[in-house]
Amino acid sequence: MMVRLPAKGWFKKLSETTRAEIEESGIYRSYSARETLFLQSKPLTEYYFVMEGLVSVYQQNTDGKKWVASLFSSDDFFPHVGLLTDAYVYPASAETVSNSTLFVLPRKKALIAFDTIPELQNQLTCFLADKSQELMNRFSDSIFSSASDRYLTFLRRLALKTGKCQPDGRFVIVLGMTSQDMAEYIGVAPETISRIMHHLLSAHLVEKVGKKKLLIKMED
DNA sequence: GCATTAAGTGGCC
DNA sequence: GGCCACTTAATGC
Repeated sequence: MMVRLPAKGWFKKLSETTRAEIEESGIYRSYSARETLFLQSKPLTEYYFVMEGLVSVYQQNTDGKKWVASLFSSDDFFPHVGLLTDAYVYPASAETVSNSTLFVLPRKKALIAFDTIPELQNQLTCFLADKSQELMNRFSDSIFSSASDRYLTFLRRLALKTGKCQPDGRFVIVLGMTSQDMAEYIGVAPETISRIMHHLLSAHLVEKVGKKKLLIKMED
């Protein structure tokens, strides 16, 4: 059969046979933007690998205010929190930010795969370490840095992950999300994002080169 | 073309 | 920096 699961990211070091096995355990699904994938504290039935697109995993308070715990793009896996507990409830809610293609693996099949395929275990360990580091950095940023700095840091990380370096050292990035999404991630009001953007523009740290397209300086 | 959603602004705290 | 009220721009049906 045709194996669609690419030999990259999580499946980079797997044989074609193993990839075929994993693929048979799950299913490819396409989502349009703003679809809810699961809700916090509901039974955990499936795990997701992002093949394409962007997913926001967030927590929400009773006022409806959101805090984005993490954004997941190509080659990411979620939910990664509480993987080894047997509570089997989703630790947060998730929705697609843009149109996305996800590979969906039922809980039991996913656990078996992580249990029996050493390469996946290694990937998981590295991934968890990365995410853990990321969360710690974000947390200290939220204490030590201004909203403006946090936003700039966010844009630069995005540039490193998805942007392209220009001859002049600046990066081009295409924002695959709304200002509101970014506000929820940074933890500020949407108006604040708008105002910070003006500061960054007048400080020539960022330049708009099209709709949702930015040029960004990687150092001050 | 009209309705809805997102983005941007100014004022007040 | 948040929140509110309001305007303007973009998008969807």
